[in-house]
Amino acid sequence: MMNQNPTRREREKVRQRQEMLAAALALFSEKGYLNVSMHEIAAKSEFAIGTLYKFFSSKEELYRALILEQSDRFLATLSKAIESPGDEIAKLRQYVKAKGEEFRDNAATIRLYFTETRGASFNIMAGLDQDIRNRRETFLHRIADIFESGIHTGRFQRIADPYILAVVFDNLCNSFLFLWLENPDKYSYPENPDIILNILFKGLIQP
Amino acid sequence: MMNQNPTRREREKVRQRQEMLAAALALFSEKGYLNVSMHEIAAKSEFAIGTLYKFFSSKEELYRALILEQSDRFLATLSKAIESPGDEIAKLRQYVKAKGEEFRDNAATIRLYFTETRGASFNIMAGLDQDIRNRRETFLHRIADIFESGIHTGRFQRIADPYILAVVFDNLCNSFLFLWLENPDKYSYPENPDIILNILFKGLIQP
Amino acid sequence: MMNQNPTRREREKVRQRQEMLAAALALFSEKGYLNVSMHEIAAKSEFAIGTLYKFFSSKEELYRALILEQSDRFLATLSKAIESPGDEIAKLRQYVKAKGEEFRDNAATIRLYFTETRGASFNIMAGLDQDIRNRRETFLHRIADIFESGIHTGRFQRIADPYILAVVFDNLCNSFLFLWLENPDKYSYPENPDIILNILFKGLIQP
Amino acid sequence: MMNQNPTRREREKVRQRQEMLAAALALFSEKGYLNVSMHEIAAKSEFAIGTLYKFFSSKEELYRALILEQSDRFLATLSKAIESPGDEIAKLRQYVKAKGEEFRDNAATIRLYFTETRGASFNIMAGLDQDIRNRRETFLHRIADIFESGIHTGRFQRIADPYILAVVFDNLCNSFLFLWLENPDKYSYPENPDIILNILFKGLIQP
DNA sequence: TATGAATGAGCTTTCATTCAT
DNA sequence: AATGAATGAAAGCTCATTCAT
Repeated sequence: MMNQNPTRREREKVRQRQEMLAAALALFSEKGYLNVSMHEIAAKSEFAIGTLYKFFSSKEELYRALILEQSDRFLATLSKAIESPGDEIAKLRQYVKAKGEEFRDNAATIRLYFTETRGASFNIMAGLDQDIRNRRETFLHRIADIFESGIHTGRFQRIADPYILAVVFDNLCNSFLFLWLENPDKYSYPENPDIILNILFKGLIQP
Repeated sequence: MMNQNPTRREREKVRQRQEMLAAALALFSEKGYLNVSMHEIAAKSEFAIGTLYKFFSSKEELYRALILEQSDRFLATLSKAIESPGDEIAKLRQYVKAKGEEFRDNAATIRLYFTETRGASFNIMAGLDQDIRNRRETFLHRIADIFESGIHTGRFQRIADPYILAVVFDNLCNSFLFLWLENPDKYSYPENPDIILNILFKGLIQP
Repeated sequence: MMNQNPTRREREKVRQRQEMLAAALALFSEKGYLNVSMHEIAAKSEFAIGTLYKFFSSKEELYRALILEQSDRFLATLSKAIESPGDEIAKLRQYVKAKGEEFRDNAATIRLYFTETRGASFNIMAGLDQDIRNRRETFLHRIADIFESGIHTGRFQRIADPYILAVVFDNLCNSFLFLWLENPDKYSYPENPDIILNILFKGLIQP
Repeated sequence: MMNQNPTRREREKVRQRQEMLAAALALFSEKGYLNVSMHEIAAKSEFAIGTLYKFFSSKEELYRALILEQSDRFLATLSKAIESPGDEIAKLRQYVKAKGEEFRDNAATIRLYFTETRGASFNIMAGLDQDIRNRRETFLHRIADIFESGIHTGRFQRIADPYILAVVFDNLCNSFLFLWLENPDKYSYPENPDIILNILFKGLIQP
């Protein structure tokens, strides 16, 4: 009874914070960082502007928090996928599937995330892009490890450096996912990971 | 005499316009659309602000003109590459090479271009992204034709739909080019197109 | 029992009020009225902001109460000094001494007080300056009475109207005290009242 | 003709600047620095807010410029007075007269000036008060030189250190001037400098 | 025709004050 | 009775755009 009271407050705070971030996410992904005003975010999340500033001391901090939290969530989900049991191919298949689901379920977030990883918003905010690129690179090395291991076990050929394979593989996924994002009716990617894996696994030229 | 005068005027106008666009390009790619003011562009190009507005009726129009012209130039260069003589593989090799040279020589432009194609600054400007994506799609179909032709002549296997192969191939190039842009010392892409082609041509898994 | 409880409450209230005023005094004299927030005062005095508003219905009222109480205390101290036994010269000497001690012991308060009497923050708050000037004027008349009396008893010459003498005398003290406040190492005013009195007593020009 | 055009522009600029400063002076002296908004100053001087910012890059800079220019003008006027021909007494008389005229003609400016010299606005603006105090001190030393000289020539007695005499003398003037400022009907100071000089010259106590 | 001084809408942020708990 | 979360008016400042010269 006595320690549930603070907990309720806490939970309430977390909920409010999430509502603010959700409103910010919707607006930023729709209009871009500099075209969104703090007043808009306050209005959309139905808080007073002062309340918004109680949670985030500046617009920049709000954006940073949003990007970092989403990117962590995104990478955590993908990490879990490549830790799934099975051989290297199974892991890659799981990864493709998980990434597809992320794109399908969090398109706005994903757009924002790519804004930051693709030098796109360059220089909007000192350091943020580096932070996120570093996280991405760390993550890419984990995929590289899968290729490394696959090469060791003889499952894969060493057609390129494992890190490069990881980058290529990841961007291969992105190619399909953007195709699908832009034309969801025509491309049904997220349902069939093997379309992607095949391209990587089979050579275009008969050996 | 009477119709050479307007011609000289015309040429002068074109030159001025290009100086303005060049200044804008430098500033936009350095600082991003919203962090650049019309006054800065006027100052950098050494025209009065009023003169700038004589050429471009708004900041948005200036940006649109810049992006569209650069993207046209970029795609024209790549188009020329795939029209080079030779078989399908030679065309692809030329394409990889030309794209690499573009990245090397026009990094700023390229960044700006990808800002627009990668949904990065998405919706900074209504319609612009669609315009550019349409052009890109038209262009991708020309690459798809190469794969189609390669499949017909038996040089390539039909491991996927030709348009998808085109998208994958193009993004594969981008992967390498961004690797190189971010880390020019470590990755020496533009010099050796075959590294990229090999990945597409050889399968990761021994058949 | 029943009327001691409210009394204790009363005393508690007075103590709280004084803590609030003390915190406010420290902050106002350090940073100026408009650079101090009610939250700061609440935090420094360790009360909730709501509690602060229970005691003072607005920031303005809090400031007014502070200034008025401090000015009353200040003038009460000086009044006591000029009521000390002795002739007019002794009274003036006591006054100089008491004022010096006030400056030494309550520099922050004094600064704030002079902010109000010296038109300094003029009109930050309608009416407050008049209130305080009135009190000061009343007090100056009490000093004027000393000069009046001194002239009557033949101790002083009527070199000017007694009220004017009072004003001059008081400002003379202030001159020294500010010299000392700004440069405590060089000027040791509060210790020797006669330096000041001499200037008033001896003419600059040999008669 | 060709070099009058820029001159007219220049003159126009100076006039605008002065109108802005005049509006700011009126508002600052009426309401205090922090109670005046840049919009108010713009409105009162009948310029757009952007135009105001073209002349003064921040509110602080505007205030600083105002105070510094006024204080320079004020001290320059007083300097000229003490450079007038005549013996030390004549110089002091000129000083008293000049200061009285300044108070009469520029009461608002004077109030603002004293805000800064009397620690009143303390800490509103880092450095500004020091700047002005330094100028005042430099100036006081020039008055001290007059007393020094008067003592040397035997006109004055050494009843105190010349710098202290200067401070006392200056504050003596201020006493009268503030009396007059607050009660112009009763006190007719600026017309008769000798009332002030007499107090300093004649001792209160018959020698 | 080219200029750049002038404009003012709109941005981020602060803080006195209220009121449900 | 005491609390402090929530409010929103209002501040300083920027910059796309206009228009008299």
